[in-house]
Amino acid sequence: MKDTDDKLISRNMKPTAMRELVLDALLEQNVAVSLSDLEKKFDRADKVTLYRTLKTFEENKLIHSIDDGTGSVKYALCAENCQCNPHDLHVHFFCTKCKRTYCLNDTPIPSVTLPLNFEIKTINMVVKGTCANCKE
Amino acid sequence: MKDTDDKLISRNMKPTAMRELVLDALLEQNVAVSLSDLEKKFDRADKVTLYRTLKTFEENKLIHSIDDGTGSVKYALCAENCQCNPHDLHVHFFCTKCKRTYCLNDTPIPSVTLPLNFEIKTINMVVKGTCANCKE
DNA sequence: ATAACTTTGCAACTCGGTTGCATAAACTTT
DNA sequence: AAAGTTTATGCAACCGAGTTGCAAAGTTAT
Ligand SMILES: [Mn+2]
Ligand SMILES: [Mn+2]
Ligand SMILES: [Zn+2]
Ligand SMILES: [Zn+2]
Repeated sequence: MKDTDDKLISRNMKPTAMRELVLDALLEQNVAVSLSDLEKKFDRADKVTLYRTLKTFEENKLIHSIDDGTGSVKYALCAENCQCNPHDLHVHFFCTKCKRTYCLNDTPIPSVTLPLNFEIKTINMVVKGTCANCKE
Repeated sequence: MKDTDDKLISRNMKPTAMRELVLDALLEQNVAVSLSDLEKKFDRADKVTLYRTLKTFEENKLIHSIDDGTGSVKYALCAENCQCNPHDLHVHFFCTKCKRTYCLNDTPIPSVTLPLNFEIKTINMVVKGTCANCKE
């Protein structure tokens, strides 16, 4: 029984072939991936199946989605025991050179004081610039 | 000579009828508006013209665009002497009840420490929750 | 083996944004 | 004022990301 199977089962998903492939792809990346990235990687797989795989992963908190402002949503693995609560939130970084989107897992989102009677539920914070790989 | 004309001229745009209408619409709002908001408001106007009007406004730094994660870009007036530099950046707030997007002009984006060799160029920070109007 | 449920594949569609191109309007030059 | 040049507008058509419906294939339970 594969390692990925355990991960899927522990998050209450059946370990189908497609799901293993996608999870493997996510595991071997250190950056977030989009649906179209996956389409390119698995050119035999159907877009909708990949789409629904990602949705299923997200619903079951195996991955979280990132809106980095590029127009295509990115996905990245959640930490082992992540429940996608506010305190699990972290900053994301989009490199304008290599177009890669990083989870800055060790960079929690700084707190912000809002105007009176505004109540915060969640925050999306995306820093843009150049990543370490692209430095000069 | 209208007030809006001055604004347009001072930002190097010719004060056409269309531009005056759109600028008026932006001035009378205290929340950010999307292209489709404008389409609804001016149902006789062409979508592309509105689109290009917003683009022109943005290029000339009369307005700035906001990606609030809803899938449709919002626009709001810049402050009088705004040059859209990093220090002009502020937090935006999206109310999940009324779906309105606010400029929190008095809430600068808090600074964030990045991993080694990551260089920041700009930041997008969108807080989601309920606004003062929607408070219980 | 049959029935019930889940996953996958294909087609088709929505929606926001964008481009090309022709017309109309506004300035410039003679 | 007429002709030429630039700029703005309107319409059609397109694009990519995301999404839905539905039928076929695969799985699990009875
Ligand atoms: Mn992340
Ligand atoms: Mn703003
Ligand atoms: Zn990079
Ligand atoms: Zn509200």
